[in-house]
Amino acid sequence: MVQKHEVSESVVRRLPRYYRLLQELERQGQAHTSSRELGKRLGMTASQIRQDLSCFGCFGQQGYGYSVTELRENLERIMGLPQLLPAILVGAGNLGQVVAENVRFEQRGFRLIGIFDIKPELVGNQMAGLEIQPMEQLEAFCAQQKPVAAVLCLSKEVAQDTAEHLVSLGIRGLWNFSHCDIAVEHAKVVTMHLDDSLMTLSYKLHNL
Amino acid sequence: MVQKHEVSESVVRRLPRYYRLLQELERQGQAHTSSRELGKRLGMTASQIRQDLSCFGCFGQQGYGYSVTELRENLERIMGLPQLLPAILVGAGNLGQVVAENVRFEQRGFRLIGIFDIKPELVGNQMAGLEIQPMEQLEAFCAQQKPVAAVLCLSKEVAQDTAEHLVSLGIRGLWNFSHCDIAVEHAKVVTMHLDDSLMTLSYKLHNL
DNA sequence: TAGATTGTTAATCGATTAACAATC
DNA sequence: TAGATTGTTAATCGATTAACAATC
Repeated sequence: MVQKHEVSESVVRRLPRYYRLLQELERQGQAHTSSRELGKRLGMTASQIRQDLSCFGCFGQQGYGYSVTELRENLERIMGLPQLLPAILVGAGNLGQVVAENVRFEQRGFRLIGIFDIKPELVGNQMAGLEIQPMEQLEAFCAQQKPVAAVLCLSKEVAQDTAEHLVSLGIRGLWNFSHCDIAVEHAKVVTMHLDDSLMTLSYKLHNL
Repeated sequence: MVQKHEVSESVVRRLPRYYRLLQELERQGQAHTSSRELGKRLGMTASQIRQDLSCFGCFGQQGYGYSVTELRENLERIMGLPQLLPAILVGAGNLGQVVAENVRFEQRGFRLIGIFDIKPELVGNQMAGLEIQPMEQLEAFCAQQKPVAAVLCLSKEVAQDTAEHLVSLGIRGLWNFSHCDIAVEHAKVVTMHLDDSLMTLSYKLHNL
């Protein structure tokens, strides 16, 4: 079965959690599982897990449950992880460096192929096995290497403009670490809002 | 009006967005606004904004709208930002360093008062104006300084155990950067799931 | 005053949960 | 076979949107 309708954002956000749990079960050598067990481990209903998975196909067997490895592989395929999409990182400051060197891009569906920064003093430095390039080379690089995603580690002042520029160069996905929202046409944006996240923690601590 | 019912997670997650927009309008010198304008700027319905705000009180005037400054101040108060909660950071590696030095804790309701790491070679180094302390001092420090929140920048192997330990020392809020879920009783956890976020971007790029 | 906009109630929509026939 | 568990349909629940009286 192929997706009938658009899969809801709520479902998409749960896929990585399922995937991580399946990986863990697999590491522990468990061969099969059930929606009941998965639900218990994740603190959600078995029903929701079956409902979510059914957006993408039939991966289980009645009376038996799911093969851990098979379901893990299916989730991997559903999220597109086996095909590594070429990505660049823009903004090689402290934050950019940590992201470049600590995120396991190749396990998450991407390959980091270029790093760019506007500061001349950073250009030429090595980072995550790549040489930081000046922004002037961005256009030629994109034309040649055709990256489809970009990690944005910029100040909020330049994030929106840079994002638009990147989209005009063919970028179709933005992973945004800048402290602002970004709105662009013809591209998907996923924002890591550190500030917002911390404020929700503050709210929760004041409203226990 | 005080909160009648528990405010839903969806509403809580939107508060920081409202707050950021109000700050921006204020910086631009705009004196008042309306749910219609806010909705337009944020890509949501005016109705939702009024509904959300009404969880916390009546901040507008019929026929006029909202005072930008007043509403910003109210959101600040609702999220508890004016009262800085003492917080510590555990795990002073690359990630911990970037978080300590780049996050504006004091504008987000917290004051970073201690940094801890298990590695002897990091202990004694300065970070974000604080000296990194050994884990052995954690207990005494908590007893004395009574931090209520902790930023976790640990490997997923030790994150859960450390979290439980911190809660036993009085920590009531965890901002979790470890690459795993954390489940603890008697504390609120807000997790920054970089990996999950990147995988959802992969999914979206494969399902345009 | 007339126009605008609130806060709130009612209607709609979508997501979660429960139930169950199919079947391994 | 009997017990277990799926995938799916139906019921419930909650969140979003629309409508509107109140009123600045």
